[in-house]
Amino acid sequence: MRIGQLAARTGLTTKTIRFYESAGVLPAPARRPSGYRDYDEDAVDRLAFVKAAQAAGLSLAEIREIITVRASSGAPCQHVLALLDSHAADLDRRIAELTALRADVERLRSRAGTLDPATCSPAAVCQVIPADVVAQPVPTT
Amino acid sequence: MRIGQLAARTGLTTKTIRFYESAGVLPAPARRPSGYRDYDEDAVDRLAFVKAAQAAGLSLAEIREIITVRASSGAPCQHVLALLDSHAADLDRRIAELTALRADVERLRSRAGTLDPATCSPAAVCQVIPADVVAQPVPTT
DNA sequence: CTAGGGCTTCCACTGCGCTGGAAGGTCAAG
DNA sequence: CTTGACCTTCCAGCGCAGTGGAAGCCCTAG
Repeated sequence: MRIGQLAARTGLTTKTIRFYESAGVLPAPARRPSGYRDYDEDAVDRLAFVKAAQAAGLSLAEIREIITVRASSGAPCQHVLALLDSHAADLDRRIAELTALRADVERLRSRAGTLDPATCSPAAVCQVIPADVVAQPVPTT
Repeated sequence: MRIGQLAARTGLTTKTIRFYESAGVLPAPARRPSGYRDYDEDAVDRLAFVKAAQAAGLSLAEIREIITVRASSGAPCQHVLALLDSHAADLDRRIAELTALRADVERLRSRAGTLDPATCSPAAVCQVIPADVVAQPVPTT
């Protein structure tokens, strides 16, 4: 099938599918004489795997690595399990960070009612946010 | 004081301080005849505010907006409170998403032990990650 | 024959908060 | 006078997962 139909069947855009090919998570398909990409059914399965792995929080780089392991040394189960463990640990850390941040924000919120706007110095901008907020900046990852 | 000393006193780099100026969260300071930036004590307070606001999860754009409100219409308390509320709601959403994702990963992990590697098809890459993973991809924001 | 929809490539851009480096000016100590 | 630390500007790039657009080819229907 051509890329448009693959896109329709997977819910991705043609742009994204070409991007996945360049990112190494989808093998380059056969080409028709016209130069059009010509996909087989495996491509649908592969894209389903990519979506599922993304939903499990894996990056395209990690997904590519899994695929490489699979291609070179058979079942990547151990590798995948290690990745999942590492991601679970990441998630625990991030959840803890965000929860702490949530508590700090709540603390600021509830403290705000006790403040007198007149005591707010210009250089400090706003005393609702004091200089001793506890939580560290949240890493985006 | 010059930018290097301000950096030393705030724990930021000179690069970051110049970047903050260009981002509109730190006013352009006076200049010496040499062209060197010459900061006063207020700059220390301002940078402390920026750090605290960042620690509270605010973006530089939001911090700049708070500063603008402060400069134009006095105390930005209401604005800041609204921002904090909105961020608290964001945090609740993100924590819920990550918690759901964490549960999904755990589910995959524990299910993995029951699988037979021999039933793993090449196109699907790895059956540890099946196509019906529930959670949606986590938005980075 | 022409219009259109689909396909190709390539390059640039998004958001965010910096960080690195190049090329050059300034200033105090030795 | 020279060295070296410090400062200036500007331009580029990171990571991530795409998205947008331009220029041009392929194919089919009317």
